[in-house]
Parts: sequence; C-alpha cells; structure tokens
Amino acid sequence: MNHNMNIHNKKIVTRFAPSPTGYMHIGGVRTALFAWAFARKYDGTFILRIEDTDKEREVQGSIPHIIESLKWLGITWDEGIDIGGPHAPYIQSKRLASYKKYAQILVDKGLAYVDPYTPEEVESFRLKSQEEKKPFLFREYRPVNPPVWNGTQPLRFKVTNIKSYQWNDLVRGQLSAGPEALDDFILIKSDGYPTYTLAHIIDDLEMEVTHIMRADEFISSTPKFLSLYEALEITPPVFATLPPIMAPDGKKKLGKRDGAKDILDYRSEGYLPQAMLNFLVFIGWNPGDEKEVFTAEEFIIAFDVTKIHKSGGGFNESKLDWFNREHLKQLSYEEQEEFISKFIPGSLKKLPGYTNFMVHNITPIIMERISKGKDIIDMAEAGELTYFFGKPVYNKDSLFFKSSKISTENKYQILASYLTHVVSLLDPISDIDFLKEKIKEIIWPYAEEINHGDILWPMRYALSGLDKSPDPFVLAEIFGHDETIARLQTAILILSK
RNA sequence: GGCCUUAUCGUCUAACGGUUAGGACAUCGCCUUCUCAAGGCGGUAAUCUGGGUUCGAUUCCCAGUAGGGUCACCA
Repeated sequence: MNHNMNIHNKKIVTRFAPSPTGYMHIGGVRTALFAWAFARKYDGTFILRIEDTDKEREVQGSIPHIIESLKWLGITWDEGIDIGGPHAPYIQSKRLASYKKYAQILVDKGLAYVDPYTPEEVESFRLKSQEEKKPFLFREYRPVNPPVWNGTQPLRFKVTNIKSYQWNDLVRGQLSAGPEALDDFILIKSDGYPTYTLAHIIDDLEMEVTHIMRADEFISSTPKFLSLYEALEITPPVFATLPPIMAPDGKKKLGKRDGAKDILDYRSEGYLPQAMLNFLVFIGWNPGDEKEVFTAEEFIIAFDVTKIHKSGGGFNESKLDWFNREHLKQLSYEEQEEFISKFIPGSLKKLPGYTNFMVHNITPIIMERISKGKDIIDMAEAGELTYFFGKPVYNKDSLFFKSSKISTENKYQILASYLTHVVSLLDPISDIDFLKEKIKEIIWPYAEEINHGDILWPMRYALSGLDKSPDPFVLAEIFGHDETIARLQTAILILSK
C-alpha cells in the first residue's frame, strides 16, 4: 500500500475528532492546529467531529469547552458538530446506523462474529497468556460456534489476513508491524456503541477525509485499522503521525498528571491565543529558517507536513512566556491598554486615582515588566501598582534610602530643602511640557551639584513609595504636573514634621 | 516482557556526507550617566555508546543503551 499526498488532484479533507472526556490540553490542541493548518494551506476542508462512543468516560460540558478552546485559538472549521455540513451529524452517538450497516457487511462476509464470552472469561485468557509469557491474542480463543448476530450482542472483527503490514506515514516515513500486532478486536460493544476503531474508519469514509493527523499512540494500532480497511475494501486515508509533547524535562510524555493544563487556563493566565498558537506550532515543527515569531496566517503559509518532527518535544513554559511577550509587543497601544486593564484587580480599580487615563499612561511601563496577564496580578499583589492609583506609603526615614551622605542632626530639613528646590524647578513647567526628557534636563544639573542619590531617591519615594520602580522622571511624566508637585510637597511636609 | 518507534547545548531546534556544528529560550557577564524593568553586546553549553560504509560522517547501515508508545467492550 502506498499513500501519496494527492495534494494536486484531490481536495484535502482533514478532521479533528476529540472525545468529550474533559478539557482540552495542549496535546489535543496541537493536533487540531496541525490538521487545521494543513487544510488551510491546501485550501481544503477542516471538520470538527465528536467521538462520543465511550459513554462511561464522557464528561458533561466537554463539547462546548472544546469548541470554545478551538475558537479562542482562532481555529475554524468548515463542517462540524455545531455548524453541521453535508455529512451531518458530526457526533458519533447520532451515527449508529452507519456503524451497524458496516458491521452487518462484515458479518455477512464472515469477517465478524459475536463475542460470547463474559469479561471474566476474557480476563482469564489474558492471565493464561501472561503465565505462559506470551502476548495475549484473542484470535487464539475464537469461539467455535458463535451465536448469530442479532444487532445487540458485542461483535468482534475476525482478522483473516494475518500478515505483516507496511505503510507510509507522511511524517514518519515507512512504518511496519508484524502479524502479532493483528488480533480480533471489538467492533460493537455490549452497550451497542461502536469502538473507536470501527467508528472513526466509517466516519472518515463517509466524510471523505483524505488525511488523518494524530498522535503517536495510534501507531501501534494502525495494523488493526489497516486490516479493517482491507476487510471493508476501503482505501485508507493518508496518515500523518505527530510527535508527542513531553514534560519540560523532555523525558516523559506530558499528561494531565504532569501538568497538562486546560488550554483555557492559559487564557485566564493572560496568554494571548496567537502566542499560544505560535508556541505550540514550534513543538514538533520548524520552518527551517530562523524566523520564530509567526502569526497564524504566516504559519499556514510556511507550514509543511514534511517538516514535522519524528521525535517528541518538551513543553518549555519560559519559552511560552517569551512568545507571549513578543506577541504582546505586536498589539496596538489601545489593545495593550485593554489587556492591562483586564488584569488589574478590582480592588485597585476602586481607588480614586484609577482612571482610563492613568491606565493609558502606565501602559508602557507595565508592558516592559510583564510577559503575561498574571504578572500584572502578581505585581498588584506585591503592591507595585497601588501608588499609581492611590497615595504612596512611606515614612520620613525611607526618604533617605541610600542617601548616606547626609548624616547631620538636621538631615530632615536638608532633604526637605532639596525637595523644595526640586519643586521650584518643576513648578514653572507647564503640564503639557511635563515630559520625562524635559524634567530630567531640568533636574539633572541640580542632582549633579548635590549628589544624585540625595535627589533621586527621595523623589522616587515621594512619587512611588518604593525603592524599586521606574525612574522618577518617568513617574513624574505619568503623574503630570499637579500630582507630581502634590506628591513632592507631601514628602516635604512629612520631613518637616 | 512482546511489538512499534525515537535519539544535536538544560529546553525548542538548524544541518538533507565536507560548517570554527548555526539560531531561539533559559542561564552567566558587561554596557545602558540612581533602583527595578526593558534594551544592546558578549560568554558557558550539544551530535547517547560501539562497530561498520566512505577520502570524509551529526547525516547512511548494524548492534547496544536510554526515552516514548502500545499490548481494552479507551480513544
């Protein structure tokens, strides 16, 4: 069997087919991303199908959550669960008739039989094989005279063509497996639902899917799929196996247990969808040049399945932070303001100084200090934002921070006189000229004359109440003429008490 | 354990027989006329091991080792 890409003579149809068993994590999202990009790149069709044949593991609310996650990232589908399409319905629990139809075809061909055993009996076969130290194969326990299928009993595929399979994978190249990978597997479960193996093959056939992208845990079961395709005389789609996403140490596969979070948690932590997309795309794929910051559109243009890697890649959150910074920088000033105000805690928004204008003013200095929205929350909790919206808190001694040169008895008065002079220098500047360059130009000669620290540290404290902050010139510009003078005079007052 | 599969700096990766093995993140150092941040410049750091093939192997082949996957009435 040889699979070609068929890119030029057949419309590409790919799909993402999650099961509604909980939230989406980065692994699933990345699979969706690549299938989507592939369809978009070749002007094909992208389908969102829900595989809900396992009613036991189903989690309520998963489907809207999946849809929301994909939409957040800007992944769009042409046919799917919520929007329908020519092959609707796009949820397996509503397609049972199709599966039954093909199951009946297999029964009629003598390629499927009713499984008469109880789960306990099957388990005992398994244990027996284990004791004999050989792999368990159900086909060695085929019932001699199974009952006739009436459509309600569990049904097994009867593998007849027991051979080695070799197939081509768009990413992995030639893959193969020996006959021991083949066995009689369940087609229809005792609850009447099909297994994944049967259902996905029928759906892909009926939905005219040409390319399947999936994670590497499916390699091992591919021979089973191939034997079923063969039995049903279906030409298999092209397979593309994506490399796994590993834990940050690069050693083990990233599972929910190892911190594979809900993708929407990244949204609430203040990661941009475009950054998330950019980051995910670079785990297991590389354009081959040195460009790293991609928009979704650029990615689709650059995307090339043959450049998907075979080996797994680790999830590196600090690189994600970096990508987020890069994409944050790409936002317009207005978008940055909006982003910042979204993450400023409500307690700060209640302060009298909280205004849209103040948010506008502090946008640049916030932007250069954060890599994600959560950092704004952290800054706020550390008290690094409060002084913008409310009065700074400090005492007369903290105004001397690092001003070691002054140690006389009347040091408070000396410092007050310095600040008074600063006020006299700044007061004549009009509010419109109250810009950091201008302020610095005026203050600096005086600061040189005295001692930098004796002017700059008290100014910083008067304006921010903190010893770690943007420089006083920047702060003065943010606050403007009146507020700056007012804060300096408060400091003078404190020193004079 | 059987079968399948993978292997370049700590991490993501470039290289498609010939390179001083390149870039990014992280890290470290220096500069940026006060702190923090940002920015600039620079440093440390990798071809899993052993055999082949070849004039020459990160690259091709084999073995070992290590990692991952899978052996369900889960997908």
